[in-house]
Amino acid sequence: MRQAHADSRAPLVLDAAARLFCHRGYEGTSVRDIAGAAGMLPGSLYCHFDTKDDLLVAVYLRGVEQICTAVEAAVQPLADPWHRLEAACVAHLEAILRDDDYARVVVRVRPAEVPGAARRLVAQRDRYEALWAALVAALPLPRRTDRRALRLMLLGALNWAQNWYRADGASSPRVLARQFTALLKPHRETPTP
Amino acid sequence: MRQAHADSRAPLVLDAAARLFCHRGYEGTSVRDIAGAAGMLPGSLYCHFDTKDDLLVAVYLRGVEQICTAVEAAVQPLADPWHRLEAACVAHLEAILRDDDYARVVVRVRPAEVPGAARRLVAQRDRYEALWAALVAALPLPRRTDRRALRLMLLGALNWAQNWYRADGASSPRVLARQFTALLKPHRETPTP
Amino acid sequence: MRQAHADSRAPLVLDAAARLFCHRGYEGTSVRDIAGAAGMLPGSLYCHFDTKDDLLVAVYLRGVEQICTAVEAAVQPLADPWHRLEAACVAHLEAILRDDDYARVVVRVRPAEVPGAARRLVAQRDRYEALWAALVAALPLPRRTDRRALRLMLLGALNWAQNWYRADGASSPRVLARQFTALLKPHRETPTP
Amino acid sequence: MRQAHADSRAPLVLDAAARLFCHRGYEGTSVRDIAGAAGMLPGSLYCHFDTKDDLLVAVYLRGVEQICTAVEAAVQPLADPWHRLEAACVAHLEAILRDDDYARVVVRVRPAEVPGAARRLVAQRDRYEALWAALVAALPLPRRTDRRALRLMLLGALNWAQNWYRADGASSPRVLARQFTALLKPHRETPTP
DNA sequence: AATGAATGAGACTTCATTCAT
DNA sequence: AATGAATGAAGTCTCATTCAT
Repeated sequence: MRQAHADSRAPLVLDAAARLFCHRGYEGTSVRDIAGAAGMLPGSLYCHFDTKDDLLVAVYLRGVEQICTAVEAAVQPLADPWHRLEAACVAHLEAILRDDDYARVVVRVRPAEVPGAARRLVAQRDRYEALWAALVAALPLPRRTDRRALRLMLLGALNWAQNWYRADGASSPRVLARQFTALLKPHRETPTP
Repeated sequence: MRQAHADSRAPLVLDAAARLFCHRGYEGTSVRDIAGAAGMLPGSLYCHFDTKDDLLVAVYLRGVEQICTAVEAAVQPLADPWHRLEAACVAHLEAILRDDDYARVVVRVRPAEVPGAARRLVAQRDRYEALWAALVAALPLPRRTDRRALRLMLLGALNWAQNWYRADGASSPRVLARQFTALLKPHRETPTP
Repeated sequence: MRQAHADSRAPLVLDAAARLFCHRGYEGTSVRDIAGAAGMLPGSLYCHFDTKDDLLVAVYLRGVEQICTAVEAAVQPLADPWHRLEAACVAHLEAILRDDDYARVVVRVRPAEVPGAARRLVAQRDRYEALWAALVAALPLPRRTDRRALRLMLLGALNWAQNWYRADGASSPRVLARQFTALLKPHRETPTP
Repeated sequence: MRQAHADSRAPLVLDAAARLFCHRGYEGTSVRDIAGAAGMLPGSLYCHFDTKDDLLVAVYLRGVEQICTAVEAAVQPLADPWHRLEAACVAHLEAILRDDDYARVVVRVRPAEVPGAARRLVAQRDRYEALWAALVAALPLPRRTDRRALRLMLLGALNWAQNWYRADGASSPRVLARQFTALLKPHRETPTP
């Protein structure tokens, strides 16, 4: 017995879009490309999505969902705030550097690049950043440390890694996360002149 | 005696390209747009540049030159390594956030986005990063601190600021630079539990 | 005993098509639009009509029927040929300007615009014009008046009203009909120089 | 010596557009069709016109100009108001039925059909109607004749002729004009019952 | 009777680039 | 150095229609 319509090819389209947006960017990917990768004709895409913009929003939405889930799962079993922060960095980096085309799109595609979708993309992104604000708020830090600056610095550093990271390089996401969080800890060893 | 071609409009074209690449990105800017902004017709651009890629390379090259100059000038009068690092951050942020369309292009346009120019762009970018490697090498840091990670973290955080910085916001480039470098200093005050 | 298919949604489709053809024209209306307005999906239309052309023919057919009925009903109680003509004009104008989406389509859509249906549309239209030929034939007119010219002139003037008539304007269909027929009567008052 | 750029093919494009708009309507004519008829590729049209709408406006504008010129030239040598009206009808009919693709477009294409150009088209059309208002104003007519109704009736009848006129038919534009104006004259012979 | 997905053609328009003038 | 016209490919999207379910 066949499953009725459970074999929709919409997820296939979404996967293809995520893969291409992630590798070539939004403007560098044509609707033709996506359709081709999903094994359909360009016009057929529009059975599933009204617009190329909407397709991006759908990818982005799922990207944010997945990266949120990954970070929350990584953090949940841990109690120490610095351990939690480091675990979040590991999860974030693994998602945006290796595992997950959807998550990679979230970091790769600038909302401003897609005027028709910018508002929706930013709303998603904000949702994710709230999660980091909470992680940073829990850190024991010297008085007057600017926690917002710390969050922006760390997330910026992590996201920018997409621009230079090579899978074959020395440092894995795990190592990188440890290095970055270590650099932010207040208690570091005294330098030797 | 006048220079030959002193009235060339090539610089005009370059300025227009820098402004547009910086505001709309490479793919978001058409040759028509650039020509229009420079007061010419599209075909006329090709008197000065062979391809759109070459135009980008020229902008990028000058962008790297200008940001190098700005950073070196900011650093030169100072002796203390941390002061020098902070001054470099100020100069970098001012260039890529406010002053300089050319420098902003260097951060905004991903080399991989322009296959025909990627190699040349990366070569320029590497030239600039060497400058930062020297600044970081001079810092007094605890043994076993990974200086490459520090450099990547700091530069990533600075560059990513282009994605969230608003000129009307609370923190100026100067404040931001101080905050970021402070967060990386080993000797910070003990947190209060 | 109920009619079979008493709950058919075909009339709904026809109404939707009439409304849209009348407001946006034949080429300006898509099968999707009609289906949407009838609360179905595009494919479902084809349960009731073989092609878009056929749908137009059905609308057109009913439009001619309704306008014929309206004109005949208006004329029937009257005996005087000029009164009958004026009553016919009122009925015609009310149908094509206000009341009746079906009738409006008859005037709005040019047969030549729809090659696959042109022959059938013209046949319907001719049926209606015969009615007017009879009305004009009954008029007491000077010898050698060209009655065909009179019919073409009057019907043309009436139909063209669709292009300029606004419901909120000064002249109602009733007033307009009186004015147009008055202008055609031979016995008019002598002008004052 | 060759003429510099005097051999632009823009007029060719305009002619092709006028011919096709006139025969197939605005929506029934594709940019491809026009380009093909002008011996170019579709994209090349955009050297001369920004949009399909603009192309229509250009055709329409020239159509109104030509029909104005034709009517004014026909009327100018005559003094008697009824003779002038009849001559205007002849000129109008000849333009919209036979001679002039541009003028035919003015009658054939409904402004409302082309939202992006509607305002401009109506403005042109109004310009032409003012000319007829003047012709009608000069007629010696019975008191209380509604001159606006007369103008609308006559012009409507003339324009609608496009829907039924066949060149091979009995009545030429000249004959038709005589018949229509005669039907509107107040002094007609008494009918014989 | 209706659905939802898909088709294949074709819509308007923009693009980087070329070239005779 | 600059123009203006043209190219040819490609862009996103809409269309009427089909068909298995």
